[in-house]
Amino acid sequence: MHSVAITPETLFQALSDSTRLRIIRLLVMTDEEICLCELVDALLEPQYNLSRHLKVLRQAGLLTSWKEGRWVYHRLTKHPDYLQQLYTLVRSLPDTDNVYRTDLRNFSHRMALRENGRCRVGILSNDLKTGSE
Amino acid sequence: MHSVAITPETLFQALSDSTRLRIIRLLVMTDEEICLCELVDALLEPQYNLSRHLKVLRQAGLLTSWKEGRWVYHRLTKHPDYLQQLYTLVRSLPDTDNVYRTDLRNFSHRMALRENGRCRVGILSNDLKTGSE
DNA sequence: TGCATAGTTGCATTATAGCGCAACTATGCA
DNA sequence: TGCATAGTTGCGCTATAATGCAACTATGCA
Repeated sequence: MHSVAITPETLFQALSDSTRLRIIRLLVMTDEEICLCELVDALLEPQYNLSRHLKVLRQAGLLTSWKEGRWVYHRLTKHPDYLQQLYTLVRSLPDTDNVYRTDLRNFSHRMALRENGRCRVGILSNDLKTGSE
Repeated sequence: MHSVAITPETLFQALSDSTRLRIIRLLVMTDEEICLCELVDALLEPQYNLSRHLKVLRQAGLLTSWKEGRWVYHRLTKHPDYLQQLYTLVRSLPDTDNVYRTDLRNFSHRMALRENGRCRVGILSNDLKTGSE
């Protein structure tokens, strides 16, 4: 009962993109499960773009995802064990231009809209929805 | 007195290649300073290829390099501090198909040829030297 | 002083990655 | 039952990265 072996290169590859690193950083700092629409309002990146980045992270073994009604939640995986050391590293990365801090603030505002700890509203940033051009 | 800021993405990008990860793993495990010709005999990869990978790692801030006569030595940088956590992570990565173990064994044999702790012989694997085709 | 060798790098080729667009699926609610 | 919306994905374009080849520099030694 274990997933397919993922090479360490794939792991680092997944983190070599700034958007994906922002996602992981947010998840590490909050220790939350987050759905896509909340992520859109936190990072202010297009929905389809984040959707694809989430897929890359999932395939690298960093994320677990599951569907609840219309919403798909994502959280960090806990195994294998060395991932804990990765998360420790991500946590201690510098936030030179305050991007991570801004993401976290936006996310906090979004989280305030949850009901009983669950997402109940869609994407607030209209211009970042998939069909918006 | 600090180097130019290197983004975390660049760091992970540097580790997203299997050959470069083998280099870093070897340096982490041995805590040694290694010159290119020794690395060629350890990883059994072409000299020009490793030379370029070393450059990528250097530009990502992971390596310090210096010249001694004909030889150029490389070792891991110690700062910024979060690099220590990165090295801890690299150390705990699994060695699924024993590639790292083989590299380490080959390197041990090469190290036995040093005199007074310094490299004195060139590349032993003739077919991996730059002009060998 | 010339040669062997440790190391670097430009060039061309190929493979891969990111992204915008738009079409698609799926789910809840009026 | 139909519509709005959360989310996914194929297509095409562009940018970047890995690599082999070969020419190049630099250093020590006969």
